[in-house]
Amino acid sequence: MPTPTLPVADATACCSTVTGGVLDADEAGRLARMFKALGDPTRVRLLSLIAAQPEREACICDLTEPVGLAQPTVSHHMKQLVDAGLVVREQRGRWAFYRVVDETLAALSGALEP
Amino acid sequence: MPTPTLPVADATACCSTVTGGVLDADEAGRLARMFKALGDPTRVRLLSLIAAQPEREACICDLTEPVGLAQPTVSHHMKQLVDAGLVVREQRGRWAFYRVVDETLAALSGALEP
DNA sequence: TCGATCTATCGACGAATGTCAATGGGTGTG
DNA sequence: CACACCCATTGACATTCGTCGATAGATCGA
Repeated sequence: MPTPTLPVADATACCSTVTGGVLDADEAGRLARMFKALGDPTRVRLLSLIAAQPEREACICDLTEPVGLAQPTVSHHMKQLVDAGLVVREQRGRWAFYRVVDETLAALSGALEP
Repeated sequence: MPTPTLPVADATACCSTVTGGVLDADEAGRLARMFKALGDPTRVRLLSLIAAQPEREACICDLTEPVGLAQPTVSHHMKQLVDAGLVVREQRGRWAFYRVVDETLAALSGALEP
């Protein structure tokens, strides 16, 4: 079977379920790192804002006003989401577009299923 | 009894998905509080340890040695999990037994499904 | 009643986090 | 080229967090 090459942070390959046996420190750490990125109301909001955009992508300028925070703060939060593998960043001209990584969400969702 | 911090309101009642429309501050806050409880490797590990016990429940004394932390620290983490609604506590004699709340996990899992 | 056991709380500490104003680095436009 | 625009980085600050030792509270057994 062909194994497609995937990003390092790929979540589809990393996660057993939380309730499906004792997790070793590595797996617990990977999961916790992703959940931590979701552990801030602003970042949860940002995710939902991006997903709700017409093309399911958004630039920083689309997000600053809705969350009511300064531009550097939004940029900082987006970096957290990127590092966690929850969104990807693509530079297009002057704008940085962000898209939700559905595979990561699905993997986290699966890790929580009993 | 003073009940220091309110548990997160019934997780089964917060049904919006993260990608299913813009979340208002309240919903984002509720979700973030629960995800934050999962945002620490030790707590993820604790959850999996409890779920892996023979009766799917554990006391602090069962958990201290596996995670390699001091008893007050484990107790502190368990409080976080209880406050987030991820775990329930039941006092039986000298022991405090903790059980994973499958409904909360299922609700969070559902909130992440695309 | 006394002592042992299990757990929660307190006080303290360094580390991490969320936020902003100011600044710097690219990118397109005049 | 010079300027406006979008974004990331830096430095600073107050707050929260994770951890521990010491201690207090509750429960059971002798």
